[in-house]
Amino acid sequence: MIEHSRVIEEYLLTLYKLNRAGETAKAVTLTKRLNTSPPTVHATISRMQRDGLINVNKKKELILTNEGQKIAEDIAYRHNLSEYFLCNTLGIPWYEVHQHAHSLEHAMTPTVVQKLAEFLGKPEFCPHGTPMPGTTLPENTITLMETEPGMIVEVTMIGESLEDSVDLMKILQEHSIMPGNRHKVIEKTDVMRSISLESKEGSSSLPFHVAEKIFVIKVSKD
Amino acid sequence: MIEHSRVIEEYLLTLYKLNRAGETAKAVTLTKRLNTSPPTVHATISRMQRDGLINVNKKKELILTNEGQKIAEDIAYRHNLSEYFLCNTLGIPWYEVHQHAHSLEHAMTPTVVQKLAEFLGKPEFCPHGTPMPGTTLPENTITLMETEPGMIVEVTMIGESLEDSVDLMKILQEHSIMPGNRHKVIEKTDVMRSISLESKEGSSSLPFHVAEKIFVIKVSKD
DNA sequence: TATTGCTGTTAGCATATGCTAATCTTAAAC
DNA sequence: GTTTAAGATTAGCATATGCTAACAGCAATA
Repeated sequence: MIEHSRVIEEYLLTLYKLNRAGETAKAVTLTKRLNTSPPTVHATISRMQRDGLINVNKKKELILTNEGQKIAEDIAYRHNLSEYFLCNTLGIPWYEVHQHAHSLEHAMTPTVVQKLAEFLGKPEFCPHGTPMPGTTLPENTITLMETEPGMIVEVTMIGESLEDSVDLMKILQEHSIMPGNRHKVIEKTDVMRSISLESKEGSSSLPFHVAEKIFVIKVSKD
Repeated sequence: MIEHSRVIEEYLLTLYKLNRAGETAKAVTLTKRLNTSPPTVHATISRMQRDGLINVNKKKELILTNEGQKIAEDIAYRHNLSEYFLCNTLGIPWYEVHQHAHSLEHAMTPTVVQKLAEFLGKPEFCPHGTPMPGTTLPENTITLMETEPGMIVEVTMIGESLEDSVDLMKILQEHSIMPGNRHKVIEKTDVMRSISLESKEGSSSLPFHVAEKIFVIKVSKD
């Protein structure tokens, strides 16, 4: 597998994450996600096409080639593995491991990846619940937006797009909205555009745009 | 401390290592060490001067500024810490950790460095015996070239310039020429331009150009 | 002293990555 | 169907990093 620059790896990973989140990836999406100008994105995706990493269809959607997909999964794996290590072995706060993993993910040789995975016991989920490539969330996973008041749910995953905001992640941790923890859905108000939860740790209120990125499984109905 | 590119970090670390080895650093040295063309080195050291990382004296020697020195020590620390981790925690072979650390050293945030150092128990030497910045080798350290037949020596450090050759490092490991191990100096022949050693593990013969990069302390005389 | 050769420097070029400003396309809305 | 707005593209520019070829400077040596 040919070496790619940090920039290209960034683009590949972003496309991979958009795919996984079920969003269509277009140039403008990358422009926003990567905080770059349209011409820069244009030039870069041209090079990626040239290098057989993506294809662009008539609708201007960016599609990872098999090669691009393989590389992206590799990067995602290194990212998730790093997060797991930083959180569980080094004890770096849950809410900030994402940013540290962000640089490490581009600097791990295959040997390091393999040995680190063995050392960690081949984890299948990152600390925020994102499954490693090849693993999937439980079948019955839904988002908080799809829950009803009264339901008791267990968090399975914090959507990756939320990870970019350390402040938000910190609040989630403070309210123990973390994989494995249970919460009861109290109410869902369209007026406030938020969902309120209650757990042993207290109550919390999540705006819809966050709630739709929190994945849970229903544990019991009221 | 401003962020610097991987290339600049590479140059800084190389200059730092040359310094520590007591070699004068000139453009041509970097050309060889970094395998780049003279014009490229010229352009890069110009940028480094512009950015206050190095100074160039009348003899065209490259001198790290305080800023440059500080950054270089940082990188060296991250490198050595990585090697220690890869070797002692992940169990990656002693002779190849250098190459893996080479990419990690540029990707560790200050938090990761700090937490990793704590996790590892703040080691003061890398697996090849190189002291972390701020630490020094024992006062009575000499190179194998300075030993005499009959002396029993304990290896303290494998000179960093040897680390670049995985093949050579592997041979050193096979002959247990590693920090902490003892060897008896058998003979030093000018004809063969090599030194022969003997230890519990067997005997070995090292060419002068390698021997002068192996640091030891005298344990007893014959 | 003249020559040789190492070292440094300049010129000229290429690529990846970034930008702003301007323009073109296309799809949505009126 | 025409207008509008979003998105894509082009032109033009900058910087960092790389190269080869050519040349300049200086020190050692014949």
